[in-house]
Amino acid sequence: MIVSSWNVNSVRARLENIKDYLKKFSPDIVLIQEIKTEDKTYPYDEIKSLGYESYVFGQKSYNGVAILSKGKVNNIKNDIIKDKNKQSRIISSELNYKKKIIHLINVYIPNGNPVDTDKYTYKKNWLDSFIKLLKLSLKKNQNIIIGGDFNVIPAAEDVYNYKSFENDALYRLEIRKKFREILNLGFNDAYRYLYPDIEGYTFWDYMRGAWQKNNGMRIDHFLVSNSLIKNVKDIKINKYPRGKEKPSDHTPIELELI
DNA sequence: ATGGCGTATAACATACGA
Repeated sequence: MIVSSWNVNSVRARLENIKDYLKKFSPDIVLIQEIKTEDKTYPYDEIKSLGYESYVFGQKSYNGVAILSKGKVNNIKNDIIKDKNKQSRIISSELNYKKKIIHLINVYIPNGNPVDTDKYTYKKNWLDSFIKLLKLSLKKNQNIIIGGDFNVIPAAEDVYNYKSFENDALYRLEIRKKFREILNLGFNDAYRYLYPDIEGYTFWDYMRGAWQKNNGMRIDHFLVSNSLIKNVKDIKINKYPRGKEKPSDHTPIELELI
């Protein structure tokens, strides 16, 4: 089974690109972020015509997340975090898989820049709420997979020029420590678990020829709980959509479970 | 230090992203 995660940067602007991806690679589940639209303007039918049900937590203009699934998913929730700013950044589901129930969480963690503003405080608070939520969730069900746009560069080798990001909200030590705190609850950064030394960029800025120069960063992740790590067969960064016309600035990351 | 590009909006300039 393939579970994919992709920050699409507007589901409506990206619809043809998304459809092409679904047809070509046929992932079983896709977690999408930054859909930038409300539930009522989400293209349910277009996605349905390719065999995917959509579970949507939308928001006008900004943010917004959704789960696309070919098979059945249960217990969809979008209220598992108290978000002071009422932004649509998390949606969770349950999935029956090999006699286990997997709690699958899709996140779009705040960017946090600039660091001297409320946006940075919001990111830190959001991460603290998320950590609290995960502690509680683990008590109920150890089998958790979190996928999404974390807006966290975990380490120096995950960005093309780490020196220029030392005071950036994506790479600040304080933020990397919070990411580490999540891992320490009992999660594995699936990409690094399988590929300790291989570059794994998932985002390239639209500006300054970042894609052509490979000035990227690894900010989209799958975190897999210890109880499920043996079920991870592979993880791939699929660069095909980023190279197309009218691309998102992120590209999908695909987790293969056995 | 700035701006480069892309998306959205009761908009035609501004907010946001990373």
